[in-house]
Amino acid sequence: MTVDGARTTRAERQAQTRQSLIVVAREMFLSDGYAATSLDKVAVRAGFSKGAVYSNFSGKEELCMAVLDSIHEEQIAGVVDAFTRDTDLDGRIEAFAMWAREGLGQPRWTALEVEFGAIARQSPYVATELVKRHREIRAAIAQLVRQVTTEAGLGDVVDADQAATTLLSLGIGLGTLRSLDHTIDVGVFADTMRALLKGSV
Amino acid sequence: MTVDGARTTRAERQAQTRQSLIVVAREMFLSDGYAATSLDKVAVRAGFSKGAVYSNFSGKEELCMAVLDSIHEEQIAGVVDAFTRDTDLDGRIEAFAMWAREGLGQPRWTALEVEFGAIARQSPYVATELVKRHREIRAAIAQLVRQVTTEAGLGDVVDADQAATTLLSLGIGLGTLRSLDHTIDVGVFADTMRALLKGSV
DNA sequence: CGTACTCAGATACCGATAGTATCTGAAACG
DNA sequence: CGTTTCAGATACTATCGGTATCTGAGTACG
Repeated sequence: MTVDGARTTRAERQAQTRQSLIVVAREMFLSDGYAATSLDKVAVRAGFSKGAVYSNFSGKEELCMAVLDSIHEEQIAGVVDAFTRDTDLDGRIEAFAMWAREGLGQPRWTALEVEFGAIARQSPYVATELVKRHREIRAAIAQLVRQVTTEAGLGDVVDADQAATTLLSLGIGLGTLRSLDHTIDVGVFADTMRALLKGSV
Repeated sequence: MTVDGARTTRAERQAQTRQSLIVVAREMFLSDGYAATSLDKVAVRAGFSKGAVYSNFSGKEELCMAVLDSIHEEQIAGVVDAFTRDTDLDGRIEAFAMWAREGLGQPRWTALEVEFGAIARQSPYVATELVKRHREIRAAIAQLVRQVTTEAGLGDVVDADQAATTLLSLGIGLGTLRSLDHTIDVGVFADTMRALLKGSV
């Protein structure tokens, strides 16, 4: 066992290595895509050899999963922030729309998300882990929708879970299209959200 | 030059080879994904060698593009059929919803679409070709929306182009999620479409 | 302290696969 | 019937994910 009082240099340094790899991998996965990013390049650009990758992750899939986790963390924080900054419905929708505009404007992450999602067909590990995370994200969105609609006095006119599914799907779809075609109008996201939250569905 | 009167056996046989490769590649791309499908296996399963692939296509990307074209053809035909079977708005929406339910229920093609889309970042060829096709599809959807809304006397309450972008994005997003998580409720597609077509946006 | 052990990371290797270069034999053509 | 052409086969290369093995600095313990 490690002496708890002293600096656990060994473990510390490994954690740092792992973090460096995640940071570099995140940059490369986002800019080049999953398939086009080789573990060797990631390792070298982080100042290590491929052995370091396999010493910290079971393989490319787990590394990418860690990268996605770090992205999701920021992404969810951004959404929550957008919703809590204002307190009235229209202000919240506007803030969320702006967040969506930023996020979907440079939608590298949705592209990575869906490219990696394709791997789930071959890998049960990726499949289960990805489904787990998607459900968490959908639940978080549904919770926000529920909060916003009740606070705005809309009662349960809106099915929060359905709204969450719609918003997440629309975000992924728009991001995917947008990553290919920059002329795609991201404004439809806010419009659809407005239509969903203001009822009539 | 070939003698036009006689059977141009040479060209005929090549066209047949090309078609066989597309059919087999389509099956394999849809069931295993783009990356997990090797050109060698495609060629062998079609009764040829890899040389036949490179003799008929510039490479894996062009082969997949041909596969996507064959899919798009069927897909568009399905949508048009769903819209023209009925003539009143609700019937059309219902028919379209049913088509969406079938298409998105087994959404292998959306997964292939987005996985292949990720390659566009590395390949200008894929990028331009894919954007071209997406715009055609969006235009086709917009045209249908326009037709339906005017025939239903809704005038230009709905922006057909925006509606097309929303529907296509939602379809891609739902298909992507659904291919990972079978519990995703595809019904939201029809709901959103109804909300879009009946105005209030 | 100093010796034995552990393990993060390096090195060397393997199998698969996209792509290239070259070859071949049958069909097309004069 | 001899020549040319070209669809498809064969052989080879480069790259990459993954595995097996090694090594040396850091840790535990007498």
